[in-house]
Amino acid sequence: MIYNTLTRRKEEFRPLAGDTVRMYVCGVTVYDLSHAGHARSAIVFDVIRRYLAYRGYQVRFVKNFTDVDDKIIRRANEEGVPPSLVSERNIEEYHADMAAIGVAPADEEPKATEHVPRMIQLIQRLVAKGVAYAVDGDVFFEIRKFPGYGKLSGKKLEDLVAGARVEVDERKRDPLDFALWKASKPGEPAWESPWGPGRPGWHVECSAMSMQYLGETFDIHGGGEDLIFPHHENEIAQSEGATGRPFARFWIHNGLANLGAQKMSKSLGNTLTIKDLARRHDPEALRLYLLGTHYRNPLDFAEARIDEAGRALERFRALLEAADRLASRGTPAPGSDDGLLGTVGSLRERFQAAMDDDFNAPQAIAALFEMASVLHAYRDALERDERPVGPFLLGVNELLTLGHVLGLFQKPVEPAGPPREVAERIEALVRARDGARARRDWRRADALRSEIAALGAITEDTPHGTRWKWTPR
RNA sequence: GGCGGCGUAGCCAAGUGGUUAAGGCGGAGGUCUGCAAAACCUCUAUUCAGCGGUUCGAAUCCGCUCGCCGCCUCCA
Repeated sequence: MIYNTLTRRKEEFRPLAGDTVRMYVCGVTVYDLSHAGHARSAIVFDVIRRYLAYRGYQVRFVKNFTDVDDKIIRRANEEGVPPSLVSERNIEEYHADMAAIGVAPADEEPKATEHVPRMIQLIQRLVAKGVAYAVDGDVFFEIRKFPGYGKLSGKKLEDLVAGARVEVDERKRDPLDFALWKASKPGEPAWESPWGPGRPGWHVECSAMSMQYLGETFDIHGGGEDLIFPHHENEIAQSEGATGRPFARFWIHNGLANLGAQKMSKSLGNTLTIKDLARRHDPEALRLYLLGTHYRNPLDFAEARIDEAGRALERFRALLEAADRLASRGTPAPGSDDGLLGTVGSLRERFQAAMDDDFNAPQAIAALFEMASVLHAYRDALERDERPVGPFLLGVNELLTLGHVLGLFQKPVEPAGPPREVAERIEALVRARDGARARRDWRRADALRSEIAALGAITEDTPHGTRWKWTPR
């Protein structure tokens, strides 16, 4: 079941063609660095894509870059560089940001500037059908000619006109008509067209590129809920106006991350860029935090919550590390698992049921936490040699698999360690402390523990020896 | 003004007509430990902004009130 903005209901999801899911998500306009809200959207659709793949679908995923628009041009003028430099730089930054937060690249990441001929074709089709008109080198879409206008956003034309605060271009036949093609002013990027030199309007790029890569009708179109109107509404009008066929079947919109609680920064906009977040926090903690709120709900972004999520992550990581260590100690061996795998199996079903119900990641994560609990309990018994190791390894593997579906546990379990010399010193101190402990010289042992702590590590004594963890301040 | 959403424990956050209201963080107690750490166990909302109503039964449906937010303009 997926909530479809178009129908305002959860609907059973079936792809149009067999096992292939074709999905398009509106990417970013690359005039600046991406921020927390972009991260949320990217992670939400990354998880949707991963889950569909986990469910056995072949997902064809397209995410665009808007690399020509007013803001890019303005930024370029401010910096005194060509617009392409601004957009290329920010596309690189975007790729780096996505890699940093574990978002996999889309199968196709088309740029608007590389698809202008397609857009011109689409506009020509609309003009030929009589639903678009050219004035002085601009081309507008005539919304009154598209009966379904407003069906996605639930807006009535009369209300829109009444409340319109847009400055009205009197060349438009209706104030709501929107630009498909803009005649370019001197110094702006321009492409030749039947209407003279110009550049595409914002909305038309997504229609042209989505249909080029996915066909005239495809399964899922996504984006932030701020895009519902007018962007997505206009995409529907253009696409269906041209093809006469349904455009996207399911519309998925993520709730916005507002920084309301976070007072807007001193000078310019708030500085919660992905770059800053990735530098200050564990990216997986960020992901766990963001997925802890259902994707359609608004999220009040708070950095302290990311650190909380980081503490919760430790419980998973301890398990993965334990499995790594224990893997060498035995293979799946017969013996009672005390119901472990049965419990793990039913938790996996809960995970799936949650994700099947409109990608309820918070509930899916709850199942994962419970899975971690039973695995840890089993591990406790195992460390006392009361249980075979096989079931534990299988259970952790299940946890790992489901975590991957949410894009968690992507990094190697090896956490960043201290520099070699420090590690060697710590090792030496740990050995010395073990010696002291063997002599039951507690005072000496505690003194050594303090020294180890001063170097930035915490000791953990177990039945199988002392371990230490690097916990840099 | 129009359209839409939200208000659940100290904090974050699921649940949207019917067994004990998920889960996380924090907190309290316990087990383990030389002491710790980590982990595990138990506890931490007789109650879901407030007031009415519908119903055998409501956090979940309806109405009103209070508070907060989004979109209607570029925006993930």
